[in-house]
Amino acid sequence: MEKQATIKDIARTLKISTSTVSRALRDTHDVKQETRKAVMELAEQLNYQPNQLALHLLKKQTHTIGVIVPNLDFVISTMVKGIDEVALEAGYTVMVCQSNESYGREIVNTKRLMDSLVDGFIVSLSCDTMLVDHIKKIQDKNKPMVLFDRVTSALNAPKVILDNEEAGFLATQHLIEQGYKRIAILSGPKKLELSNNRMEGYLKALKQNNIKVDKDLIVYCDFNQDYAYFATKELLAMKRRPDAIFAIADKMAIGAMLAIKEKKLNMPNDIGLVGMNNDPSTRLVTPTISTVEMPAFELGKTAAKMFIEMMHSDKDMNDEQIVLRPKLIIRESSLKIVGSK
Amino acid sequence: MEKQATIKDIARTLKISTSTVSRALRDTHDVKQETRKAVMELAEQLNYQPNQLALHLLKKQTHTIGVIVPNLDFVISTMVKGIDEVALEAGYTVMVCQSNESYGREIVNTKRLMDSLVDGFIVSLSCDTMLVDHIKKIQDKNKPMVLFDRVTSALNAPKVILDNEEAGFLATQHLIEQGYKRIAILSGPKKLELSNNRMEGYLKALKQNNIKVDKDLIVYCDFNQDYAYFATKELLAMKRRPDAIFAIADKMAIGAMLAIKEKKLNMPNDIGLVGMNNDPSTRLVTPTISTVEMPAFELGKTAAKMFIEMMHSDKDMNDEQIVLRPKLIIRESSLKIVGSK
DNA sequence: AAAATTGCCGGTAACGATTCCGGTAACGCT
DNA sequence: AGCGTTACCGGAATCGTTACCGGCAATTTT
Repeated sequence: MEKQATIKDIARTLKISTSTVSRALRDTHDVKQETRKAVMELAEQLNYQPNQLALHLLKKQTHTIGVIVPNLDFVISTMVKGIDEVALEAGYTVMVCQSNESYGREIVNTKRLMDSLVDGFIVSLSCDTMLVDHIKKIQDKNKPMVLFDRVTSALNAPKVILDNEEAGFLATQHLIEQGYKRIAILSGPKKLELSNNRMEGYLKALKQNNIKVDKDLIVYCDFNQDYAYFATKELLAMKRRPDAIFAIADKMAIGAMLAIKEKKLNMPNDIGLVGMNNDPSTRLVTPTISTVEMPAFELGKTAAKMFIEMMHSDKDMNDEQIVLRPKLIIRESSLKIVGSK
Repeated sequence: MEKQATIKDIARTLKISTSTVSRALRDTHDVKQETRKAVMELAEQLNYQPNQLALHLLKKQTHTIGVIVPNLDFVISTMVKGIDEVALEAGYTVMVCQSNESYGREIVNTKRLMDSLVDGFIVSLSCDTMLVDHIKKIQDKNKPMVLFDRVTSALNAPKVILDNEEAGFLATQHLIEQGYKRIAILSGPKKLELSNNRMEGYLKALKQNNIKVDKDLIVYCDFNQDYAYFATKELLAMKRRPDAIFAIADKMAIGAMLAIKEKKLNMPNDIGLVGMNNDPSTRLVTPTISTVEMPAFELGKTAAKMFIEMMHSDKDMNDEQIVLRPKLIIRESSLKIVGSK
């Protein structure tokens, strides 16, 4: 309707200076009770709201956090919820930008947000990201930044991640305990450290159980259902096909499941399957799919807390790294020996 | 590393005024080629980026759209992607805030964004929202706003929605054609117009086929899986239980499915089921669930386009309403008569 | 009674950029 | 020579707010 009232309007009608109004509105010091009251009342009446834009310029901060995520699937949007919660509490607003797993898009988004719009970043890398110069630019401009979930050792920054090696180990060890011998892994893009780490866990479990690694059982695959479906079809067409599959993300496990069903193979008897992330759909499908839970909400909260701490302290936190623990969830797709844990 | 260079820095080192620098940087008019070149080169060298904060204050706009959504499930995040795409194209950045289906949270988010942070809003209401005063405040401040998906007639604003009555009609008509007689509806909260509209479609289909409405078959239910699960259990425990269920959202259809499976009833023979939204999980479960597709991405894009138009034009668009058409997707859960369309 | 303290307030600069207005110098024309 | 035009540039205001400094009057201290 009408224009937003400013501090000047109050000053003018009350015939006092803007500085006094400003002080009355917050200081409480150096202002007569009477004046203060008058100012407060008029402010109320005019529905005065301080102009944040002016404050941003003055204080050189916006109390806004830029959150860059590869997409907004169930797990990531849960993380974002965690970030949101902590940020709101601390008085920050969150800007979420999806890079759609695209390197170029990630760069554009970063640039957009960087130009004085946000105070800092909380970032999870896209699959597609190979160079991290655009992220380094953030650090060059001295803006605090925390990496979470999909991180890279190419960047010296505080990180919040899952113990991915442990996750890979848990899943594989479980399959071994269930008596599976030829365990394939549907891994993610090699660029993604997270997928390499999960694979290391896989390899570690094999080694601990004296199982020889078969390179043919290691498949690198895009982080999506369709790709995993086709990759699994190929795996199942092998002469000596695997008798279990560990997919490093539930999306891929779903793709694998579809391929397995198409081949009329029975889970868990003919073939075992374990995914990762505890996506809700893994509980819904038949058979239900075993998975490794990642504490997504907690991870988001932790990342945001770290960011806030970084904002408020001056010490160098680039070496800090918080590692959360995964949890194995056993369901029908891999539970061959009933009664075993 | 070092401070961001400003226009003053350029002016000082070149010993010219800031106004000249400013003009050199964009006007191209009224500035000597030589000076202009020097400015450009120095700007490049110092990696000068205009301070957006200052511009925002001056121009009184931020080129930012506040998007308020109840949550970020699959459908909504698809809509957000659509918004994002159009907004980015038009030079706008998007701030997404989840209200978590909470009225209070919605108010807080709106307030946060309103205080000069965003140029306008694209809003989908939370389930919980009954009063819309906080939204009216947006309009009072003359900020453009577009409602989408979950709208309310209590607000006079441009709207982009699905034809929900048609959706309800399509689903119900399909069940009738498949021979189901006692068709129950799992509807949403009464506050939500969208759920009422879907119900109207349901009623219309019954009427057109001369089926008497049985009030016991109409269940109002929260927009989530658990609630639907319990509601369905009650429905199935009735003396004359329904032989089909139309759930007005796939989340609820999943809940219904779980209850049906628990009772060892067979879909589609013992009971039919149709959901709505075409959530990916409806394709994954056994049996696959029929659903009504909503063009979520398109809907998001349309809302954003409308917003941009509203920003750029002065005419009153509050009466505009764009209605997108739903599409029935028939799957196993309701396909009794094979070969029928 | 003079000095110091306190309470209260206003003026001004600053944040970084744009824009309007006015001014100066050079040049051309009559 | 005088005037008008053009090309180029600088000053100042502006956006809304806060912070610093200084000033004045009233009150207290010495």
